[in-house]
Amino acid sequence: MVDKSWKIPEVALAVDLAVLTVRAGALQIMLVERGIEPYRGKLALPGGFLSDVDENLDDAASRELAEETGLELAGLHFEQLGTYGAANRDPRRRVVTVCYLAFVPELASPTAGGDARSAAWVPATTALDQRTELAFDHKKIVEDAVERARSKIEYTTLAAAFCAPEFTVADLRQVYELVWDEPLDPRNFNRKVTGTEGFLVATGAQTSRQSGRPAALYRRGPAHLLHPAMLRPPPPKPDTTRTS
Amino acid sequence: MVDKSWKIPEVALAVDLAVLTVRAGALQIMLVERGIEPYRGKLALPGGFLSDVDENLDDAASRELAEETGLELAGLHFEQLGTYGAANRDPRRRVVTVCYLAFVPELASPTAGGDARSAAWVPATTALDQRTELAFDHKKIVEDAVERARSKIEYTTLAAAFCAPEFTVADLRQVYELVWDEPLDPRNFNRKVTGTEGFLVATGAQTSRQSGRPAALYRRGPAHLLHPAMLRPPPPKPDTTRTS
DNA sequence: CGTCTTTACTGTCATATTGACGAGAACTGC
DNA sequence: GCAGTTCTCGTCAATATGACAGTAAAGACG
Repeated sequence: MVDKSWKIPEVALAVDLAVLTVRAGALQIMLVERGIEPYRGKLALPGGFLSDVDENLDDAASRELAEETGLELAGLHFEQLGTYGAANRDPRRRVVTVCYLAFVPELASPTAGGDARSAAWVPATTALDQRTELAFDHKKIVEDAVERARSKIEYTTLAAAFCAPEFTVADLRQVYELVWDEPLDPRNFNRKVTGTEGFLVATGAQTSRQSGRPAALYRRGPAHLLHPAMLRPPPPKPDTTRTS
Repeated sequence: MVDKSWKIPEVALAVDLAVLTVRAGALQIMLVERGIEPYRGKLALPGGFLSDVDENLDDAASRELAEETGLELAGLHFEQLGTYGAANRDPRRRVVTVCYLAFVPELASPTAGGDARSAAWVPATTALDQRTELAFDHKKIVEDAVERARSKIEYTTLAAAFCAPEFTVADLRQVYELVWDEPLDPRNFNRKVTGTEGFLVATGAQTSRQSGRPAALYRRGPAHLLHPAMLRPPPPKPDTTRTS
């Protein structure tokens, strides 16, 4: 099975980050413009190789994101999205990348650094557009990230991770509407989220707006799972559905 | 940022498999007894290093499983479970492992081979028992695999992947009961699965049993997602739930 | 053959959740 | 005050669920 001359093959290990936010009325993803070859000048997910052979994957993810975009992951939600390791995904050599998915609220703008020439929020629709070219297999990764976000907010309270620490029900509803790209009924949405124990904690405060009745402000509650789930409006045809 | 003497660090990349089945009235997982150091003689998930630096991850997973247990993944459901890469998880050196999760029906028994001294189905409860020692961080991986299976059959039709090509509603119900370790009402279960379009396709045939009315036989239908989900009976206390 | 036992299946009813709206409440600007 | 806006509560029918009664179809047994 294993001949005597065989040695454990080694591969270059990278981490990439799909950092999503909701801002300016759209689901957006953090992309950088690559400052080095290959794919120099192309848009790509922030990420890079382990700094040394003993760096933990999570640490590498935080470090790369901070280096290339200035964003800090501390305290924010992030999770593994998947590992992409097709043999030919990097023209230079074999590279396997562990990709992380993060949901962040609309915060400070990014600052480019590291191997990135620039870093910016890009609407997900733009990133996924046929005409947009992304480095490596990053378009596929972005697709997976968006799909994961869409399904994750169905059965978890993570949509609130896109909101500022204090937010209104309308803010939260807008997150759902923009991530799913589906309009939701404000009244039914209100009933659902306020009726789900542990989703929202009322602060007592109210927003002051330029017009319209002030809205109550909420903070994220302790619940992480939504039970029963928030149902995404079914697509026109109840076709045969697909699994991850 | 990157000094001139820096080189891309390389790590040993492994794939492991968490292969689950339902047999003998229990959820079981395929484990091998390690034939080589480290952890020689201990139980572990089947898996191993890439055979060469250009092997695809999925191919490596199929190959390792076939080598160590004789099972063929072709045509069966398998998906990435996650990547485990804590710096100290292997005492020898840095090893990052991409773990796959597979659901297989009760089929041929395994045959040991490769670096495995023996291969066998082990009840999940045994594998997770405090007194059972598994190699590396494999106990954590098994926990994740079982939890993933439990939640996956809630909103997908994957429970049917544990059944033979033709099965009865009672067979399918038993899968749910054993994976969740919760009794389900046969009548309500029947209504749910037969009422979900695309889950089951009646073959017209019937089982012949030693006693009791014969049951209708079904095949897996085209649907992959369950909508609405099959709800797991809530645990005693509707506590604050957790996200992945 | 009948009845008994066993397992499969159909049906009913109260309750909970959802989708679709009506309508009132609370602000700003004029 | 009045119009415009937006938030929030309420109603009602449709659907899904949990609990449980009762019928159907086989083999076993006398």
